[in-house]
Amino acid sequence: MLDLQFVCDNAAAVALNCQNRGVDCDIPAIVSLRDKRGELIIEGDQYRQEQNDIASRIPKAAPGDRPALVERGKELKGLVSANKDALATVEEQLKEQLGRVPNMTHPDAPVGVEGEHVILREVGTKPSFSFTPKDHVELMHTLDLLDLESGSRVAGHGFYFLKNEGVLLELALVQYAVEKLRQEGFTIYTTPDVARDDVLHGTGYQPRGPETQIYSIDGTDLSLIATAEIPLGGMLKDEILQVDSLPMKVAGISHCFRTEAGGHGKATRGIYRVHQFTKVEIFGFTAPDVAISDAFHQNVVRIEEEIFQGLEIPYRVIDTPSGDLGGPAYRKYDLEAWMPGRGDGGEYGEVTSASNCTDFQARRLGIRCKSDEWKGTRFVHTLNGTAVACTRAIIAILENHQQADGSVNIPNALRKWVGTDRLTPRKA
RNA sequence: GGAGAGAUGGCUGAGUGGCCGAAAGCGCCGGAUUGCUAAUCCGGUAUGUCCUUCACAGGGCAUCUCGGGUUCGAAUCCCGAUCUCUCCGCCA
Repeated sequence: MLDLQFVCDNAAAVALNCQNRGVDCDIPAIVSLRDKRGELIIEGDQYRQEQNDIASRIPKAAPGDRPALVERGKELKGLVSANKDALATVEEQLKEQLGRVPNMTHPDAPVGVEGEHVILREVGTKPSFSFTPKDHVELMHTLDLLDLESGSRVAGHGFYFLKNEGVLLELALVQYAVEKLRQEGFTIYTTPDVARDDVLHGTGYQPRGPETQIYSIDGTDLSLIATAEIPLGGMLKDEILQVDSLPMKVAGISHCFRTEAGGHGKATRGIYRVHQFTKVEIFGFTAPDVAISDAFHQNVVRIEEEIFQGLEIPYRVIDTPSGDLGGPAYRKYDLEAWMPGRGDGGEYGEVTSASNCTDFQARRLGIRCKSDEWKGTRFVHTLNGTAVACTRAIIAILENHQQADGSVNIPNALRKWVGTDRLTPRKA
């Protein structure tokens, strides 16, 4: 959520930003609702002032004067109540409108619609095969790492069982990411896999809508988390931090649940797009200064890149265009890993994303900080990024490191946890 | 799952309808004093929001977990929610 005052003071810039991001917002309506809200607040305060005045005079008033005062008090009670209702209506409308306004955008982020991204760099060498590379579905079948049929039987399409070394690979990736993040000074957590709706909203997710990506639990205000970003951001909800304690670097291991409503297509083969996966997520709270959060953002991307370099997987880094940014993001970088079995002759597939949300999430979550340098409190900046999303990392590992005989070499970085340097076929 | 207790300012903790934005202590800030990294004394010390003001500042309103209700008036009474703690049960 943006600051109301900021939106009203910079209405033209905000409207332009909405346009660049392809989001339909009525900024003039927000300004007029803000004005209406101000009038109602003043009116209500005046009624309450009189109310307080009368209440304090009654005990001291001569008995004959009391009935008139009580009468006026009753009248005021009605006025205050009506004012409160009117204000609540306006605030609800305001919240609705303001809630749709996305974060402002980094001046260097590319302006454009989905797909008009900027490729910042390509790293690593794509493997060249003397044979036709298999895709991960085929590899996982012959290596006996995956059971999609059982997944469907138990939970429906989009669910799966990992099996044998498939399990070890997932655990190894988690270990690998956790080790890396601890070296980088992150405090690691396992998080709840569910969160309250207000935490979802605070982090910018929309539970219970018709097009929601979120599974919610009927009869409760809980939803399954789509990413550990949600509980990690929520863990400091309504807290006031000392600015010296920032940046706060945390990371979480969680399951992620996504309905993927309307997500059927060719990209859904195998475990590329699934309803549940395991992910290690990076999260940071920084001082409210764009230079500081920008630097942290670069650092998150650096860590993500080092993780994929360690897995010996070629990738490219994408600067996401304005039209493709989620509401809370000020800027977002994606890592796309090379997946030789994807599409026709290989394609890049998204494996991580790293977003700087500036104070957009913090404002709604009420996460503030204070300092001797300024009066009052300010909203911190929050950032999040994927360390490892297991299913997609597994795809990239298997497809890039496959051999002519159908075996797959395990990247050196994972061997100590997988317990072998090579996976060999079990099935035809 | 059952039974009980609780939630007050940076912290501890008083307060059972108007004199309470809230005692006291601690902490913190300023000052006084004292020849020993201490003690004592005096004063100050919440936040949000709106309005006035160039500004200094002043004023209104709100806030005793949150949301409703009763009342002319609620930290205080009633209802609901959330969270915390204790005991019992159950359980990986």
